[in-house]
Amino acid sequence: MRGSRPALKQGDRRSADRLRAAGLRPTKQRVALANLLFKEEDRHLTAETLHEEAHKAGVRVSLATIYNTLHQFTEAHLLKQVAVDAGRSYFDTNVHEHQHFYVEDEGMLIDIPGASIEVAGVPAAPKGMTVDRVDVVVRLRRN
Amino acid sequence: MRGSRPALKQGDRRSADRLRAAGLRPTKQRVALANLLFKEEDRHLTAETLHEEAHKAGVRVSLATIYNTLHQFTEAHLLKQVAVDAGRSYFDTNVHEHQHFYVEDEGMLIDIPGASIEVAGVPAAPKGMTVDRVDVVVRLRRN
DNA sequence: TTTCTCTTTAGAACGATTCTAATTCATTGA
DNA sequence: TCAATGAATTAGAATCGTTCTAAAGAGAAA
Repeated sequence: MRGSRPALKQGDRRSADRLRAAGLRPTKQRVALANLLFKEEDRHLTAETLHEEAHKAGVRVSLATIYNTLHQFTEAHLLKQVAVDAGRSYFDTNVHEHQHFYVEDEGMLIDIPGASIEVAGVPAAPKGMTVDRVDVVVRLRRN
Repeated sequence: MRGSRPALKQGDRRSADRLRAAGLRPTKQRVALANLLFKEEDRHLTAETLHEEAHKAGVRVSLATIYNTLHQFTEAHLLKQVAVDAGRSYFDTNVHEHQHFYVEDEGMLIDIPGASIEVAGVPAAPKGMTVDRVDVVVRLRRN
């Protein structure tokens, strides 16, 4: 055997490339978190759920790093932050234009495909301001 | 003089009536807070700003009561809760259908009149769910 | 390697909110 | 008018999500 360094897994390489392309150093933690975050498309996570997921996957990351990473990924446009609930932040792995259903009682977010919703009649932004984005949240309750 | 009880001010009477109509006991604190909240139309407040405002007005109310009152008023449809920022809750005295501009950096909410914005193409709610409301937030940044 | 800088970390600190248990108040009926 | 009763208020502790701090660790380049 040629030393005990574990072989890089394919996912790791892809995540590392993605991070480098985004201008982020592919550290062990960031790669591991990227693997988890982007293993499927269109995921909605909070810091807490990601932390748990990492723990279950045997990845040891501090909560501080979870927060740092979520924010760095958001700045790098690998994630999008969604504000639906005063109390906790959701992060969405789908960075394309789209909107959400939100089930308040369960804290569950569901994607609405980008093309479906059309918002008309948005007034011009007040003087000195620019529209950053238009968020639509369709709030649901269970029958 | 007929005793030292202070005369009811007109605003107090109107607030008390409004509270009774909403099924809430018109206590001293609730009347005082209603006076502040509804002295003008279309206000956006957080627990903290209302607490300060009460303090400045010489009304002594605990923060716990501020929170209780805001939630009770919201349940009674005297207020509407607006979720634009994970971190703090805004309460809107305009309970009619309308949407908001939100200036992230300043934490400032601005009403968009109810009639201006039109949202089309909202998909049917998933099975077993009902649409509660559709919130549109136009996020602004200063140039 | 060594060096330099960036990253990660544990734990403290923080801000918003909720909880708790004791006190005070509003309402009702005698 | 008063006492009784249930509701509302309160201070302060507790909790929750998040950010900060300062120290230790790790990646990159020479």
